[in-house]
Amino acid sequence: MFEEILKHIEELIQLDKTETERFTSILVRKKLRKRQFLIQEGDLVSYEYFVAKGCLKAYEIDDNGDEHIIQFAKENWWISDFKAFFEEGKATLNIDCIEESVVYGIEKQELEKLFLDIPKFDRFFRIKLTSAFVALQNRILSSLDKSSSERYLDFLKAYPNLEQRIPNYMIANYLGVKPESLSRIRKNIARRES
Amino acid sequence: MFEEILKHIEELIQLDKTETERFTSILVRKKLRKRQFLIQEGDLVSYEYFVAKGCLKAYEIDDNGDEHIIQFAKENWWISDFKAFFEEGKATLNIDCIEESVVYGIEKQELEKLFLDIPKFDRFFRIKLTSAFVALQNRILSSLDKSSSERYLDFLKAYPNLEQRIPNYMIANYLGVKPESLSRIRKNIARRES
DNA sequence: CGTCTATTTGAATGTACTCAAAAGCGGTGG
DNA sequence: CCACCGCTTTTGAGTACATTCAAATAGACG
Repeated sequence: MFEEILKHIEELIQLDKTETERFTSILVRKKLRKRQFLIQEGDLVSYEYFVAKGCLKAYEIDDNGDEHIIQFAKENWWISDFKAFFEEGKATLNIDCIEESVVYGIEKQELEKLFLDIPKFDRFFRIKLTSAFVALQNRILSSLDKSSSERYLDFLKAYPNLEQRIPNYMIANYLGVKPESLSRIRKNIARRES
Repeated sequence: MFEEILKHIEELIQLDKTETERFTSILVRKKLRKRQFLIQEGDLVSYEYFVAKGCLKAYEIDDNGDEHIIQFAKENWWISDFKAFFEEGKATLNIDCIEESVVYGIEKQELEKLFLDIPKFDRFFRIKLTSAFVALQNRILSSLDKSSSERYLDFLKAYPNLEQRIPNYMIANYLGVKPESLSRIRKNIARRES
């Protein structure tokens, strides 16, 4: 049942049996079908989610009604509208499923209690948050100094094998280019490789 | 001596006299002149810094030798090469002073001890890290859906009054455009306003 | 098989870029 | 105090790359 998430946690901290049980007791398992919303703009966000199976995307809808994908999440990634989650406010992001997925939700109040009871989790999430922060910094840097075809190649490295599970127009959106442009970028890369 | 940083801390958590003294005892005050490095690529990074006075920039140097500014920090901002700081590794970023500045450094081991002694600080830095994470997400989103002139206006809002203290070519660099382009952007905005 | 969606291709347009040069500004030394 | 120097910003002209719009092709799914 909880193998995936426990394995993920135990890469950073060690848990004994009691702690494991305490932790899994607050997890809420959720099965989602393709295109189903996990979070929709305006929702109160009281959960953050670990992806055990499947693939989701988080995106914003701008004033023109256009979507902008800020994050993909596949197995072993965490996802939520973190701004809303941490500030206990309403979502400005939408999160929905690219594939049928299974996630474990952790409720904010339960998480706070967990931090008090088992401070190791504080450490766990601080490390996770830190590496997420650093990853975002790198993403900004790569948008400053790289061409779109380099950024596409970076994406392939950062999300290995994910390109087979996600339609190109979503990848284009994530990279901030138009599907037509990504198509030409891919054509160029293929030509160079042959 | 420590008014600025204490005021900053006490916006989020309350400290009694003992805690205040415990905290200030680990701070290392540093005066820096204009253009002086706080962190240089390759340095071991064992401090993070609070800016009490002045203004600094953090930047990466790419393979072509070009600089890319990832962050400015003025009074009440925190700055470091956070990747290197948290992983106790070597800096990939450079940080230097745009103006003569005063910063308070906190050493990593001392900070870890502080977390154990006064868990409120854990909370403080978790909140700070979270809002920094959210700010980076917003910055990525704005690079996805906004024109460079909108991003320039966003910058003016995000760093109020800072544009008077930073040369335009650095702002251009931060925004990921050329100084010539920023000049034209500013001309357009001025024309629209008149 | 037909329909709907995704991807590719083409042609014209636009925005930011490069390179080059001129103008503006600030500080220093004569 | 002014002239000069170095650095920053602006302007101009030509170029490169992604975009828009439109249409054709390819794939996925009932």
